[in-house]
Amino acid sequence: MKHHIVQLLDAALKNLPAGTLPADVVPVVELERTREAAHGDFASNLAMRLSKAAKRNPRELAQLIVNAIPANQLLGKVELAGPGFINFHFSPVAYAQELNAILQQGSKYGHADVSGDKTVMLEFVSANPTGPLHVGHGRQAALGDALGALMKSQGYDVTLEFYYNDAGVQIQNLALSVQARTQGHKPGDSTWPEAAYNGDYIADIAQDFLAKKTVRAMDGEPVTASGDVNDLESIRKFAVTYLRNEQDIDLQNFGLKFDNYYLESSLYSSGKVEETVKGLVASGKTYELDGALWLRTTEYGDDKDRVMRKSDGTFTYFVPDVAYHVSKFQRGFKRAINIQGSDHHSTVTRVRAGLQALNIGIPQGYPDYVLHKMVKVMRGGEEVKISKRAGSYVTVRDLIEWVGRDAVRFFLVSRRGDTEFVFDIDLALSQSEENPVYYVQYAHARVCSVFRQVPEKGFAHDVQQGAANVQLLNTAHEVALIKRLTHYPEMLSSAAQSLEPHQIAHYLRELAGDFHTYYNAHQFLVEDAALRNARLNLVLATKHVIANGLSLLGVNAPEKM
RNA sequence: GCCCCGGUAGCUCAGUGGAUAGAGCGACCGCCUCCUAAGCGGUAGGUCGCCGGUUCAACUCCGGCCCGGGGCACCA
Repeated sequence: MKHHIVQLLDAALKNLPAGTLPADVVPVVELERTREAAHGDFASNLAMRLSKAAKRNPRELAQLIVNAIPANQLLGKVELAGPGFINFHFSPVAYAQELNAILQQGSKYGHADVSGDKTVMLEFVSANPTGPLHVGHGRQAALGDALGALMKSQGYDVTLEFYYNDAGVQIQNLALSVQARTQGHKPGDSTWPEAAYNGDYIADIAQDFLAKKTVRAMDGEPVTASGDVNDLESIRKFAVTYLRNEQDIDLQNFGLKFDNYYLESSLYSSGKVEETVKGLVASGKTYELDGALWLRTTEYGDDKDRVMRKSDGTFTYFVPDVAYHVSKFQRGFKRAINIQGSDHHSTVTRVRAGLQALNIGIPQGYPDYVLHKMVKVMRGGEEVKISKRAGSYVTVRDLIEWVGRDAVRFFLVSRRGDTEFVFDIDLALSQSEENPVYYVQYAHARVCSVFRQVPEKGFAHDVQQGAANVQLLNTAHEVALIKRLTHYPEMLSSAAQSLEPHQIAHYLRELAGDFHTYYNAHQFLVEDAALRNARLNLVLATKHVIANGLSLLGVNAPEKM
């Protein structure tokens, strides 16, 4: 609909009296949604932008433009207002068309098909298999899953990937921690290794290891513990598999399914790390110093060069990370988006520098990063810092147990990623009757309830799709609701483009508000069949859009509450 | 010291150049004989961190400063 008006404005500019605008002026039409109903549906600032070039005052120019706009059945009033805005009001025909589009397209309404390369790799969570998923991972899970669904709705071909850092020092620490537990040492003992993980889960793993249990992760072979406390390799494999399985369980409870799991260790075993190092050396962007191999990352905006291979012969973390991103590119993903905590911010420059230094056609700025801030969990007015389960942080499992999956997902996705997030357990839980998740879900359930009562009240139980007479939907409440519904496609498009799924949550809150207001102000199941049909069409469209939006967020749309 | 991100109502946050800055929570006052009160209506609450600049127009863009968070390893 927006596109339509832009076309009309373009046409109007061509229709202006000769000489109104200097020939060298190339006007860019800007159109935006209005905040106030009195200002119509869309407003353009065109006249104010062009007034200087046209040497006319903005209102005068606006009037000339208004006069030149071709007649169109989708347009109602077009008027100039304020300092020179041109306000566009849609006609009832336009509203009827859009309402019918919602009813006909159902769960496809608002979906689009972007042009260009549609392949996107979305990587998120990517937790080390050294402990349970914590609340920060939960934020990534909620943001990532919603962003993936959102981008899919706009026509992208999205692959969700989880990268396991299963090689390196932290895994060694995990193995040593479990070993120490199998030998009877406990956190706090003088014999307890300083770098060890302290959570209770380490004791659980140790116990199962000694019991020679078998575990398996979703995508892997079963691993049976040897039970030998001196067999560090068996302990390592068992512990990693055990924790990957725990994470799988958490993700499943979160309702999140990845398309692929990529293991850091495979980058070594497949030779990709060596290959990447060779490529970087061949590029001439490396040098040896103090027994280490360095990459000239300063040539790509870093403030100092970085070590690739330490003097002990092992690689630093970012080398396999570069190799990993090469693999993303080589697997055909022309676009990659990584969702990570802002504490990983320093790796951004390094990874991009490595990819550029390789000079193999990877675009600058690859990959995209969505960095999110930390989550603080509050309960009873105090920060919850300690989880018995994890040792030092609140886990995803804790959160879901406390407030339920829908609330966790909705809350965590409802804020922009780059704000620090305060998760108020009391708000999500004890005041659940008044929190936004239920508010939105309730709107959906209410519509369902209305439709259940159509036959109970003795009315014909059909809504004649496409037969909505929007002329009858003329109260302020109805107009506001229709307008909100027609915003949905633009909102999705904007949210996908800016990688901001929180826009969906905010939109749904507002849509639900419009609906609840309408519900309280007017009866839908009225005797007048035409009016009843019109209203039922409207609330059915509302139900579709709420269900659509919630499904993108991975939140249920209940028929009853 | 350097880099990134925040600072908007008592609290949690929307608002990436437009018209009178919004929502939820909290506070206060009303509304169930009525399609679900998990709801609705209303009141109160603001120096959009501070100072300059750009612009017809700045919470929004630019510069400087203040406060908060994160990062500045031959850790991952």
